[in-house]
Amino acid sequence: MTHDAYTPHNHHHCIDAALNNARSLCAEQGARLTPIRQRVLELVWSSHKPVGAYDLLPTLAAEGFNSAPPTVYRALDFLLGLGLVHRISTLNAFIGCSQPNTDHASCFFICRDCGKAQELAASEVQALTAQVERALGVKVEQQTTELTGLCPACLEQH
Amino acid sequence: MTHDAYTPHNHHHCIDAALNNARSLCAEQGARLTPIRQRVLELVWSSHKPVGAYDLLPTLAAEGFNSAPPTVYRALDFLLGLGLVHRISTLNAFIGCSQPNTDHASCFFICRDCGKAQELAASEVQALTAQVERALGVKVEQQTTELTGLCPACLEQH
DNA sequence: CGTAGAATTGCAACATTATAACTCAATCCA
DNA sequence: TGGATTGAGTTATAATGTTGCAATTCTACG
Repeated sequence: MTHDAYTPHNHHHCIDAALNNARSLCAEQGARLTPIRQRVLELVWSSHKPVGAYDLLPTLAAEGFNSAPPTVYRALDFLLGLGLVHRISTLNAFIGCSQPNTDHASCFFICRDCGKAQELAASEVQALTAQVERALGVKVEQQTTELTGLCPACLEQH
Repeated sequence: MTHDAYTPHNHHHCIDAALNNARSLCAEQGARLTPIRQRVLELVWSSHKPVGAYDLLPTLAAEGFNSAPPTVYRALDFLLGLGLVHRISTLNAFIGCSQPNTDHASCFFICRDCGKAQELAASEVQALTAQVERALGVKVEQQTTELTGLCPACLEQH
């Protein structure tokens, strides 16, 4: 990773990278990145902040897309299925996945002040999974972790 | 911990322990464990499965309590505030806290087959927090972790 | 080509989860 | 006692997410 959500950067690169990821993943899987799906992905990636499904509707409507809830939820479900976005359950919101080719864990740190979220590296969460499997004798299939607190920039301002 | 959610046990002990915890915590904090709050806590503890707020309404109604949504949400908010229950965001549900006197992390393993949830020990999650704080330079204030998979009993049946 | 089957989208209604606003009653405490 | 605070009742509504079905578009195959 060349930067994280809390480091200033040219955000167009993030969007471009996400779209390229999506295109190659869809090609690989024979899935169709239709206009509405691509646009939803772009909108989700328009910031590093989790975005609610209903927040997308006005923009889609203004751009001439159908904007009923099922439309946006179907696009999000499609992107979730490919691992291109994650759902942040504690916020009922969605965010782009920065590591769509690796595991399916959905692990984020979310700044409570600026709202930006940063996906955690796999190495940071695998140890927990392994330890829980050992301690409880269970098989972990899916991991959701949502840490909240203050990011470096917001820490400075306090 | 003498047992976990996946080990057969006399569940009355769990409920009794939860109520005792609640009573002493309320006494300590000068908070009032009113009938409806106590009943909601009992109902949440009636199994080791996360329970939805709306699932509680019929039972409360049958017992003569007011059963409009605000009533149950207020009771749950009270219990959440004292750390006596946790919210499972991925399920929009609530579950009793087995360690109300320690930290405020809300970390669970949830069996996708039988639905029972087991709170994780603090030691199992603190390492992740520490590692994220180091890696990102952030300050973690709150942790939510929801692992899904198969518990020991359900593993055997597959 | 052209058509059958599959995938996608449009659309309307509805389900679920949670909160707001205002009132009245109970409790606390000086 | 009496004023302040907290809790509960009530109604309405907001926010989030889903179902079901018809219409359309795409794709693959003969």
